Amino acid sequence: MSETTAKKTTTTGRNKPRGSYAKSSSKRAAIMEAALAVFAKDGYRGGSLRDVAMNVGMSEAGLLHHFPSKTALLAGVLDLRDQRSLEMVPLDSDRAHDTLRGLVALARYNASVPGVVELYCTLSAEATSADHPAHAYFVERYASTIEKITHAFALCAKLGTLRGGVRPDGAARATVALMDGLQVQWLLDRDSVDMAEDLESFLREIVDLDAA
Amino acid sequence: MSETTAKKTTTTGRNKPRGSYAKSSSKRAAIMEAALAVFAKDGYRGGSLRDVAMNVGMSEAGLLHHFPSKTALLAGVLDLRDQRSLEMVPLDSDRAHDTLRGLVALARYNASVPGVVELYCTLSAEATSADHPAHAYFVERYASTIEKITHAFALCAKLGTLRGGVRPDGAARATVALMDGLQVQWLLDRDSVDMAEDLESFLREIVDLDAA
DNA sequence: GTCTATATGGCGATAGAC
DNA sequence: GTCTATCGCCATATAGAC
Repeated sequence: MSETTAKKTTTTGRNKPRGSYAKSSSKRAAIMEAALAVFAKDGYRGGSLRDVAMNVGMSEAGLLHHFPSKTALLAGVLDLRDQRSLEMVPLDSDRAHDTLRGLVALARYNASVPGVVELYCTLSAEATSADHPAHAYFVERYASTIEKITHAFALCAKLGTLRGGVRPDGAARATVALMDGLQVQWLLDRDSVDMAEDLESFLREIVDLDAA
Repeated sequence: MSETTAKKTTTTGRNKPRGSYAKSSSKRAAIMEAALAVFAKDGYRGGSLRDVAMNVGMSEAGLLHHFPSKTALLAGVLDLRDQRSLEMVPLDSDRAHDTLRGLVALARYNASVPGVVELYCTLSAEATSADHPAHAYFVERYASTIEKITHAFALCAKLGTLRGGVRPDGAARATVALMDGLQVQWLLDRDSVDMAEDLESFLREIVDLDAA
């Protein structure tokens, strides 16, 4: 999925000796930003390269110089979004309560970037089709996310902060499902839904969030 | 499930004389069935009338004789699905526990009709865009569904079967969100998710399902 | 690196014969 | 009621000039 072969091109991108990738990285970023907005609004299948190109002030052919195909552009956008959200939630932390609180923080942050929420909402739905370009990406992503949150709940159980009778894996699936479902409701009517609040209420029903 | 029995349908108000309409109703049903499958797989924007026509064994022009536009076809499909699911869940019952148990039954039933689940999942996501033909439909549908489930939880509170500290409206939003989110996970990996079981576990955490 | 021009094909919808 | 034929538009992608 990733096209960044070099390890340290993300921030500076100046020290890349060969290849013209570093020089164009700012354009690439601008394109991905525009693509995110377009795919968020119309979905991947519904969104057009024409729209993306217009939003970033280029021709379609110019755009396709940076990303050889629409699918490659989608991969870039998903990578971009992953980089950012992984910075927000310490999914691999061994401090389980930090992980869960991170999810609430993510929900709160998401309410400030509706475009990203729309992108994931629309894309995860249309990618349920087995022949969608991002199908494998989402299958893998959900499996790994749920696995990590299951681990967090299991740690809570060890600490004695998980409510009795609650199974870690079921709780993890429910947590992710709740976040996803609340996003749809929030997108449809932003005034009557507070994603972070509803998520926190749910978590507090099954775990002592303030402990540890 | 012929439509000749209905005198006045809400969205498609056809007042045609009985003769020709009754004869074509079976074709209409076949078209909607095929459209449901196509829209479920590729979404409304991604799915094509060409595909629908081919699936039902007609030309595009022949199809457009029954539904004058793609949007009209979408409305027909949504009507069809609503008719069926309203028969499953007694949303307006004053026996709150029947309503909640009905939701679990619906989740169980949904696992047997993946096409319908895909349709709603994909469609509700892409309809979050304000200019989508089904946007108003989904806004209204979510509001009314959540209102009714809120009512059910409020009844539980009166009966004393709702867990202390749980707010009916938050519980209703969470219930609907959970059902939606579980559908995405189930579509992505059907073997590792049991929608009905996870929903029931959630409900049992906040309400005494077996009472009354 | 970006452009114009174009190839190639799918889309929704219409017109009119039968 | 269903068809063939066609229109006009938009899509992704390529070729080659600058």
